[in-house]
Amino acid sequence: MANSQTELAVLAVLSIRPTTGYAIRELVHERLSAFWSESFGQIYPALARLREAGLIEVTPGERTGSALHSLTDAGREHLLDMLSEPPVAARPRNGVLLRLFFGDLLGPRACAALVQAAKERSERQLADLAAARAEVEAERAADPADATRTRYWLLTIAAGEHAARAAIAWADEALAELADLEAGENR
Amino acid sequence: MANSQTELAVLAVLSIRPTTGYAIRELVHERLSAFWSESFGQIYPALARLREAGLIEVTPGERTGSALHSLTDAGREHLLDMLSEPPVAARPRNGVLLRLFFGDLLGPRACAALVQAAKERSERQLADLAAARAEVEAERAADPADATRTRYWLLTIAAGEHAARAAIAWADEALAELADLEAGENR
DNA sequence: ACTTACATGTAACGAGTTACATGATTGC
DNA sequence: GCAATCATGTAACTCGTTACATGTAAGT
Repeated sequence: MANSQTELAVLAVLSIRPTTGYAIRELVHERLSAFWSESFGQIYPALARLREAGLIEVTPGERTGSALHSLTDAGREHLLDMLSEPPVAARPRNGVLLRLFFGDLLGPRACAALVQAAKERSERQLADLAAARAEVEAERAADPADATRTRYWLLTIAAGEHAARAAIAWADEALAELADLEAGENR
Repeated sequence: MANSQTELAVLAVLSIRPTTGYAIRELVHERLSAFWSESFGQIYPALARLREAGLIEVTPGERTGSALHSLTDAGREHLLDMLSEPPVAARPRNGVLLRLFFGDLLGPRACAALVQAAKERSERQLADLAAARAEVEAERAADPADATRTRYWLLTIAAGEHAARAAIAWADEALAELADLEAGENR
């Protein structure tokens, strides 16, 4: 118990500061969405299990009555243990590439539309990451005590940027090749 | 029914040529592993459902008695319908980036080890893709009738190569930054 | 007063993995 | 004859999503 990926993520978020379940999901959505996701349906049961296991404790918030979850000493230790375990590889499932592999069934036009849509998603991703980068840098300027933490955050943003730029470069190549395939068909 | 991602993949593989469940999994492992995965526990139930729905039919193999699954007309049509639906986005879950985001908990040395390991995985991936590329090109030379199909296959290989190279470039940047963080700690 | 955001939970379902059980075929 | 590979399937389990149900707090 207290072993899942969700529990790892929840403990990690609580290491920043005690918060509500709702705010955990907020942070995951706003800061980690490029490489992580959680739903309420996972977070609340995870919080219950973690509390059960003595890894977190709950105190009612000062002004609001909402439940603030914070790490216990055991929780902090368990978090370090989990972080030290090798990351579990996500099972790959890329619907765009699956369709492209069987591309002669759909034909070059439909494939080009898929690739174009993927390219646009990556461009949006890149813009989002630029905004996130600006936010994090502003935060660093505002609170220099967080400087170390924000350097790690920027590493994850850079990873997203590299990936998005690669996806865009590939998409351009693929669109050229697909145009060529279509020209060949109509010859 | 006959709606899952697995069923799509199974139908798509059967569009190449009729085969056994075992061989479907082989092909997914050898050709699609960079962007797709299936397990026996999914494939056989999926085949049963597809047969039930009249989308595939089973004939005993000529020499071996093993079950050869082939698309029916309805199956071919359903496959085209499924391919035309927008791809479902995979939920992101990158354990390396999660650990890096909370990198000050692990410290720069442990983070560097994670990044280094990720880099090596990408390098292996790149080598595998180069091998796959050679194989596909050999196949194209051997059977020119497959030329169109292999061009689509090469598109998916190129996608993997772009992604892997981006991951390696990022890893090098990240390792430099982590070395700097470590130097800062020991100052 | 009303709407929007904050907040907590549960239940039903779907998807996928792993481990197990079983047996045929083929190469040595 | 024996090992490895090919082949098929099931059952238990884990993980995660979605939809639902419910209520509070804050802004306008």
